Amino acid sequence: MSFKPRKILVTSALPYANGSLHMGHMIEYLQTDIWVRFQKLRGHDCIYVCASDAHGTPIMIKARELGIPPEELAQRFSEEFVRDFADFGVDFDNYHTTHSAENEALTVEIYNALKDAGDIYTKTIEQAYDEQEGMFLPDRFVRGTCPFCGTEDQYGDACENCSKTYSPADLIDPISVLSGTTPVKRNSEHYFFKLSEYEDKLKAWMKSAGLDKNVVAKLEEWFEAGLRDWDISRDAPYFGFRIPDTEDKYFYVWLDAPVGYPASFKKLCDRRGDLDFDEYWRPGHDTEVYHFIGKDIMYFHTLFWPAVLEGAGFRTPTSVYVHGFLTVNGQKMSKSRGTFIKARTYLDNLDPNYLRYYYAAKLGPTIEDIDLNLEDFTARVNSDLVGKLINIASRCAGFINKRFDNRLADSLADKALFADMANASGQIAEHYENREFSKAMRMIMTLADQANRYIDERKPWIMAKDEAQLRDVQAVCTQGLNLFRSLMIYLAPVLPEIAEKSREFFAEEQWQWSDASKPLLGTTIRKFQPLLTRVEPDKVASMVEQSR
RNA sequence: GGUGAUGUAGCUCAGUUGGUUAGAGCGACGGACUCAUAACCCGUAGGUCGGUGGUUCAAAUCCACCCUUCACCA
Repeated sequence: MSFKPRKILVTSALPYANGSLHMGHMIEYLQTDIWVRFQKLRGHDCIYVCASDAHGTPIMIKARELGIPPEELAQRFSEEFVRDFADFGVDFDNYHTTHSAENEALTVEIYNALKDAGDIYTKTIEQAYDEQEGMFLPDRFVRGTCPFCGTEDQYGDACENCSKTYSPADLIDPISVLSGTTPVKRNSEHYFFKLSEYEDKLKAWMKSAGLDKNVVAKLEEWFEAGLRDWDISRDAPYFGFRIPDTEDKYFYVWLDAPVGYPASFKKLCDRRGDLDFDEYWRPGHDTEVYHFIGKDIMYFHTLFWPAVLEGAGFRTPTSVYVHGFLTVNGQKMSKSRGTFIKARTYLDNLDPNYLRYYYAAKLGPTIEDIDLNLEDFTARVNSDLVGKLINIASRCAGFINKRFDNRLADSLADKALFADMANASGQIAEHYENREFSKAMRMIMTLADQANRYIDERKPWIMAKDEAQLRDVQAVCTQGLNLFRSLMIYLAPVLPEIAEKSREFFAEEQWQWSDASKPLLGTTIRKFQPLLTRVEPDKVASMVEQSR
């Protein structure tokens, strides 16, 4: 029975480089990072890539307002993202940008392949045009009165009041949000991708991808409505890649954004030299590719993207894992309530480990939203992590450190109890694999309860008063510390930093998943240092205050 | 508006194909302990499972309608 490592490539959605990361974004990066760390801990070849999404009208406009080139705006946010990710312990194998040579080359290659396959055609469409700014306006850049219910100042695509959808031309008294002038209608030639031709292939892919049932339901809904061809071009001025053989047409940002996945991987291949790009991105290999995304961008990842890959002769994703949104204290994040919390504001006040654990304790494989209840967050983290988990080490370490010269006993006091811990390995791993993090956390905490109960029953602090029972004290504390050690290995994907410190406490070189099933005996450990301090409610309050 | 989801103890959540007194963790309350970052251990209380009606011997679980919250409509 030889272990054959899986070759897995994982991505998180590319953050759009025109604003800071917030707590909602972090669900995705932490969920993905935990899953990737789990795969690595299990010994698989797992690669995690991401990039900044640098193109499109919003970035172009924002850069113009700031009086800087769009490249620079994207670059600034990219640097901010990299710092935020690093400080939250999100460990990419490569982080790139869509405004890169690799991405342009791949995007053009894909476009040409689609064109050669006859999947690209042009059509003239009518669009809102701002004469003063000299540019076509995306729907969101036109505002006016809703033609259905009469609500004023609505976006050009849908009414926030009656939620009907329409086009900017339908708005009453439309104005451009850029210049405040009335847009005119103007014709322009656009490039379309024949998505409609891919219905059968997409349905086949959907069946093979093992998607969440809610995702399948959504896809079937879209199939039922009928697939429309996709407009993949935008007119100049636009910040993006120019379409070959055109003067003033650019690829729509949503075409080159997902190409950022293989492009970032390509960059990693160039850097490392031991990876074969084609093995992961061309059909016919047993590698696995997973995209973690939020439910808002399902359309792009479960329809456009697989179809584009298929048409261009690339492999399709093994699966797409979709998560829900974040609510804070049961409601949508809100600036005025102080619950629109930026990643950096969190980091300025609180330890990232708290959030990693809290999200893990609530995440499952479905597209359901998860709630960050700040009081629950404080209570849960303090109780689970400090009160029960770390407490196991804290209450045993003193005896080993002071009474036994840091030496662990040569055998366990209760082999059966340790066997329970070891036997949980398979099920916990299965939960991680299936993204049932909340179930994994519950199992781990139940085991932590068992460990605390065991120590309570054996009462080493009483035995320690009797010289004749000192051996038992050492054995019981060795048992307790071993239970803690196994739990920390199980939690290493979620709490990598605390797992590191714990590993150093045990004076071990490295940990693998399977080490959780093998006790550490007869070795010398280090002096115990506090691994985590409690969440201070004051800090939570000041974080909220700073978010207002 | 259409479509899909969601609503279970104070809080956060589990509840497989309908089947005995609806579960967990946290919190609250009471007790015990003192090794531990006032942590840990034992115990108690707490729910007309969003509402109404229906199917059934039996419904949190199936059906209909309504209400809450949310997402998507390229």
